[in-house]
Amino acid sequence: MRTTGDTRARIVTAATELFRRQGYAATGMKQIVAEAGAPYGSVYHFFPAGKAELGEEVIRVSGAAYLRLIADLFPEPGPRADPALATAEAFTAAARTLRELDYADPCPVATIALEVASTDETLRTAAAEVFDSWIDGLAAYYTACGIAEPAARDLATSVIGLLEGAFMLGRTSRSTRPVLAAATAAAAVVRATRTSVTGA
Amino acid sequence: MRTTGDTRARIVTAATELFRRQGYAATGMKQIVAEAGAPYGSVYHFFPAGKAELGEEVIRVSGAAYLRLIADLFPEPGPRADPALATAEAFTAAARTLRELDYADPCPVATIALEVASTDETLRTAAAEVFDSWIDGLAAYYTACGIAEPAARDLATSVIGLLEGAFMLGRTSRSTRPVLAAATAAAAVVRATRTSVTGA
DNA sequence: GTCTATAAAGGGATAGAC
DNA sequence: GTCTATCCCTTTATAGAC
Repeated sequence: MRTTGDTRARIVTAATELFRRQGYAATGMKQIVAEAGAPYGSVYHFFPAGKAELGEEVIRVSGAAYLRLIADLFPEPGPRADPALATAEAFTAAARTLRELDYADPCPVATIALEVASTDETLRTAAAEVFDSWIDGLAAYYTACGIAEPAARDLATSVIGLLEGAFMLGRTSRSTRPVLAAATAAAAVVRATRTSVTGA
Repeated sequence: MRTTGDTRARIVTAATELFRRQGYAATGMKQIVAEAGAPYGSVYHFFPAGKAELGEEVIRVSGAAYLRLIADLFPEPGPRADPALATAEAFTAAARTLRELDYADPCPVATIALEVASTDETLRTAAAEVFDSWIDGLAAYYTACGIAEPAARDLATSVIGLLEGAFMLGRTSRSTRPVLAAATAAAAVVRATRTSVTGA
């Protein structure tokens, strides 16, 4: 059993939670190692390039975890699947999560993405690839439901965007209502896209 | 002519632009006064409570400016107004703005809102009131188009959320496509709400 | 590979001359 | 009311003992 892996993982976990709650710039390396219960030097041992390298790791690890979550929420659809209903249910589940987290950021990438979009190309690109992977995953689901490209990808983009925006409004107002309103709206967009593409 | 007002206004303007580009935590007071061409002491003369007081002023001033922008984009509708079309056009205009700003943050409140939502109640509340004012303004427009409350407010909430989320994806990917996809989606939500409420 | 001490820079805030 | 100098603290990052 190597203890090395534990320390590194604890640092990434602590950084993820702090970045979610406080953002990237407001979170210090010392706070991260304190939260992780690790000595200060460890963070530079595992991330020699410093905070930016740790930030990129956080974005990629969280992004992969959320991709798995999307895959769970939108499983391979059967022939009579209702993508609008599945989408609405994912949003109502997200609203529950938001409340359970006491309105801490349910998306670990959103705050960092806005903070660094104009100032750090490496982190911006990492965040862009993560968002893209989510959109790809969701678009594949809609395609499997019979919605052809490129409509499926635009639909997936709008649904992810709507979720991120609803999280922003929900966190700020400390209310689940924006996310619940978005559930209805997202379902309407899915239905409209389906109608216009399949003519059903 | 008082020169006092100029200095204060320049500080607020500089802070607004820096917060948009770099976020709240990453922007220093010294950088703000340098950008404003003001002496360091001025910022504490006009904002004795320091950075948080300045941040609140930025949120409120920007919020009011954007409320006027919404009022311009969604003028008092005539009897044959098409709210879905007007909404889609507002999004395509927003996409143009995003590109013209070279993907700097078109929304001066979004980044700060996410950064402080869980850490500064005063700033969170200010951001919440700003978002609320935008939703109120847009809901009033949809109401004037014949969509009854509370559907109009939920619709306005979803449209604002969709715009904010699309900005996030657009900034991160340095592309207008998420905002253009959101234009189509927003129009679909407006149409669906109208149909379900008015039965038209 | 773990951990501590410290460097070098920049942060917010303040005092006080003018 | 303008402006400068400085305080004190925290930041990121590094050096080097263990």
